[in-house]
Amino acid sequence: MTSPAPLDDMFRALAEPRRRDILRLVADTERAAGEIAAEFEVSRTAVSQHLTVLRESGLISERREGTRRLYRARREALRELQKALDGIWSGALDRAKALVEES
Amino acid sequence: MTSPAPLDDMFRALAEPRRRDILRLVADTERAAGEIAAEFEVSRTAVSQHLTVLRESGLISERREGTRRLYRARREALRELQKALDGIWSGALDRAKALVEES
DNA sequence: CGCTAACGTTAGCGATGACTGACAGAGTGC
DNA sequence: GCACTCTGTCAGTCATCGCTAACGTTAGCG
Repeated sequence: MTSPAPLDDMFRALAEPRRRDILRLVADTERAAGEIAAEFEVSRTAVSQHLTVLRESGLISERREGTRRLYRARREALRELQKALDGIWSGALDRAKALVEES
Repeated sequence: MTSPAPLDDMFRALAEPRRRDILRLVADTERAAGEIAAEFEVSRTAVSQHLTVLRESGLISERREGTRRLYRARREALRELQKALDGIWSGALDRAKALVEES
């Protein structure tokens, strides 16, 4: 066991350039699924699937308002990712500490 | 412009858990390909392919010594990744550009 | 209720990716 | 030269991914 499951999903979600584009789009502003889809030239379906992946990974949050669903990037996710990157690069001391915290 | 090509490759490389494990392994210590492969239960071939992906993305550096090839994580890559993440979330790229134009 | 708008979900397809096994190459020592 | 070690490369297989098109669902309006 090296990476917690949610982090695993985040890294996988970030691998797709279009998902990073979507993430940028909802970084500052909360946007509806339709608005997001309109920004790209792929089908609404594709964007919806990307949003599902992003949401399940914890990178974005979803809020329903009537028939619309509003998405926004989660700032805590950024911190988790940065911590994960530091954990990869930094030394064995930090890794040992992380192991202790897991249990 | 969305993502520079090297960053794109880094994110894709990080998506694979095994590659992150390899990255952790060579974060502090420079290791030979064989040593790295011995840590996992997949074939040497698979590890070699992972090392190629990591090297081409710029996440690790390669140094030859006799028949051995020594790998080590590039610390500059960490900085580039953190900058990229900040750029996604806070729109720091645009703000930095504005700061440059001010001076 | 019927109708529309805004979404998500499913099935299926083509492309990409991670893996194994067999082979090739480069360096070292005899 | 020959043998041995360490490693990358190639071919092929199976799973996964991103995409489109058609269908299902939920909320609001008349």
